[in-house]
Amino acid sequence: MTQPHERPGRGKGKRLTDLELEIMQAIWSLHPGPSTVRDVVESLEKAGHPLAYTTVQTMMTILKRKGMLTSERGPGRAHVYRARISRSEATSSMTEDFLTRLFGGEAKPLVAHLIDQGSFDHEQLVELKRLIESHLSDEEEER
Amino acid sequence: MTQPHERPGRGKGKRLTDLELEIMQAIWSLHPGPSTVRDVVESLEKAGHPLAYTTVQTMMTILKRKGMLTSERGPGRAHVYRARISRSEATSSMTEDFLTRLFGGEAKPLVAHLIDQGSFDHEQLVELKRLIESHLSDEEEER
DNA sequence: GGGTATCTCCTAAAATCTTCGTAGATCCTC
DNA sequence: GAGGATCTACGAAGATTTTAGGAGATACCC
Repeated sequence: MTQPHERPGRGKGKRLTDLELEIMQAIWSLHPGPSTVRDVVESLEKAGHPLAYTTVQTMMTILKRKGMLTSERGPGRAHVYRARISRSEATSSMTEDFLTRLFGGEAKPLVAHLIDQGSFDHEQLVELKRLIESHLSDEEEER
Repeated sequence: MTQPHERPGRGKGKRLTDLELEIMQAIWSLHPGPSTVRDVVESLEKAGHPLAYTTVQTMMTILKRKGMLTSERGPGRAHVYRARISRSEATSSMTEDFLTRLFGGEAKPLVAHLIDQGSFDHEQLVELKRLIESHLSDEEEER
């Protein structure tokens, strides 16, 4: 009895593969508006990761199938694609997935780990502290 | 001309797949000392993810090939395996990989994102702030 | 010591990921 | 409107991931 293969924690379109993510990032950066396959090909080329046109197209088809992109006919020949999920939504989703995998879903142990590992220099620690303080005082105001 | 296929950013044993990570986590938790395949099978079963003995064995062989585990003959029949990389080393490595993929390799934008997204409640923010302050004063002392 | 349980080794297979080529449609240019 | 360039659709191939079965070796129990 082999299950139809759905990895646990893989739900709802979380987790983009490396290439999927690179392509989404190209699209998110190709502000504003829709991107063609050609746009993405050129963007990836500039980013130092050249790929065949058809490779990119295949990936964008897959991303569309996965609900990450929509496509319509463009003015000319080529289809134009739009991200259906914002960069920040995707980031949240992938961050949550990462937290689940490594830190029991909790954000604090991650930050504690980062601080412990010296991922922040002095200045960054100070900035971070300021960031937190400003959020705390925002909370204050909302009451 | 197809390259031998090595994903960029995939270098030096970074990144464990889901199952590899689950098995490593079982081994790290199976403190102290070495673990047999059987140990891991049972641990996974208790963790609600039962797998055939041979499946686990295959994965452990792969993990050994990848340099994550070592094995020796145990006292009885079964080989015993040891993690060659500590949980915290692996966590660092995977965190770094994650940061590279999503946040340009910088830890601060990640934390900023988490704070923005409301991943911390009030109390956690306060604790975090305290954590940072305590690290800042540690720095102080070291001068 | 013979039987049974267990373990290792090898093999396999389905799903996914990354890569791209070919075939055929379509648009733009002269 | 013919020719070339470009685009989409389809499919395939190699690598990886996840899953497990079978063959044969080996240890343990009585």
